[in-house]
Amino acid sequence: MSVWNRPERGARGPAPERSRAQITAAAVEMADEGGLAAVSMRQVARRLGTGPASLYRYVSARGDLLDLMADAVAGEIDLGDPLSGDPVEDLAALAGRAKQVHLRHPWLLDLPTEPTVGPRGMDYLERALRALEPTSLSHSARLETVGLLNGLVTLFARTELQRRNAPADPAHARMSYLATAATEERHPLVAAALAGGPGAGAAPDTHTLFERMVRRVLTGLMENPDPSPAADPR
Amino acid sequence: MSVWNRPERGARGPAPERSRAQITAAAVEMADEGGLAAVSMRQVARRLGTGPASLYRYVSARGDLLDLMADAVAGEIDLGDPLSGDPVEDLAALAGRAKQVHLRHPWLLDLPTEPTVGPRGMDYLERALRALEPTSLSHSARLETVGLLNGLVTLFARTELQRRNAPADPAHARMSYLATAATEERHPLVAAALAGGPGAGAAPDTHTLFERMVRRVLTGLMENPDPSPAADPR
DNA sequence: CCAATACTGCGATCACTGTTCTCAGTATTA
DNA sequence: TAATACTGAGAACAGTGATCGCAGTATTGG
Repeated sequence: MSVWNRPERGARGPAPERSRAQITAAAVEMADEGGLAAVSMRQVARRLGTGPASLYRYVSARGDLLDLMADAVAGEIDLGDPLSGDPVEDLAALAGRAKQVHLRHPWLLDLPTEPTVGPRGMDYLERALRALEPTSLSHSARLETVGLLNGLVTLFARTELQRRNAPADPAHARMSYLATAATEERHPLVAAALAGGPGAGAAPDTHTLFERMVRRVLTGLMENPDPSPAADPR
Repeated sequence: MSVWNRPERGARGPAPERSRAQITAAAVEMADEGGLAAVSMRQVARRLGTGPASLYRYVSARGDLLDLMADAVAGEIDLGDPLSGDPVEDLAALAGRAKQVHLRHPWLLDLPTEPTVGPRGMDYLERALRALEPTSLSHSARLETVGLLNGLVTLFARTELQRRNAPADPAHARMSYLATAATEERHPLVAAALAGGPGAGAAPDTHTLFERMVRRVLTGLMENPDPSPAADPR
């Protein structure tokens, strides 16, 4: 049972002093400022001027709050403009906007588990499925397609973010300095790639790459609707 | 400064009773059994018959331990067989084996941050770059390619795992029962997809889909080495 | 109209987390 | 042999998510 099933409040008793939306907004603000780690029950409560225990009147666990946050920012994706009718183009545009949201709220990538789909997420999903209507894909294949699309969104959002956060250093500073130096014989290609790396060859615009890959993957999924289902003996 | 720079032990003083490898092995076991959450300093220490504080002689923080774990299982990827010379085929095969490791150690997907590349990870990277040698890609483009490939691995590993963990229910049980029921008018396509969902249309083998998508993405990256860099006026 | 009911806010508290301090004990080096 | 640099680990700290129980309050059924 997710947050979305539980009623926001009962009918009897005093009116709650706060609302889920209010708490969620505060939590999103805090996450935008200090990352997901800044969203602890205590800190959220403090910002709202109350105690940690009170939050559990609105939310049954921290995970619920994270679900609320994810759905809240999913609502930032613009679903207003009309569809063109070309599934690939429409989905690519949708994915682009979804990626923007991820760039605006980097903590989305740090969520411990894929968030449960809430009302805003349903709107998004409905839109994606509507874009896929002209295709001949099966129902399950359409869901998988959206899943894959979302995966690409998070993938590229992640690389764009870590490139942004490390504008100077080689984007691959993760490999320890010493390790590279110590193993140049065992790993000549890694050494070469790091040496000639980020300076040489203007880094291809990730967003362009994103659009290209999304279109390529989507067309790939359309052409070949299903691997012959009867071909699998076991 | 990552774990890989810090020396495992100093020259003086008594011999350590344990080793990084030993601790790492224990941690991997525990993660395989109980997920990443089961890998707390206290629990790892308990399994090793010591106190939490002692572990900090081998590791400067929990993150170090996670890095060690990731690199340890990266060592499970078989890099022994010869390359064919076809970059797409060689990388596809490599990605397939990497995905197997992710299926064997699902906690890899839960790592809070992309692990720093250790010695085993370097071997893997070197192999991937060697497979890319026949191409005309720039150094940076090659690194991006490997990154994208790894992204696809985690992406498909994730979907395969959550399909495995929910064999019966609609794989999309995340959307709350009530929410779907309550909004069938606002979301007709979602309702339809969930209704006709998992039963109808034999679910396409995810691994086959994986191999197809990997090849497609890779060939896409080869053909079009770089978007004309001078074409961007700003 | 009034008691029963079902709710809200929240202080106190529990179990647990990662991490550091400190200090006794031990092997290596000068 | 003395100085040095290390190891193991108990105790403790700050912070975490979550629960319990109680005082207070609005709604409801009779």
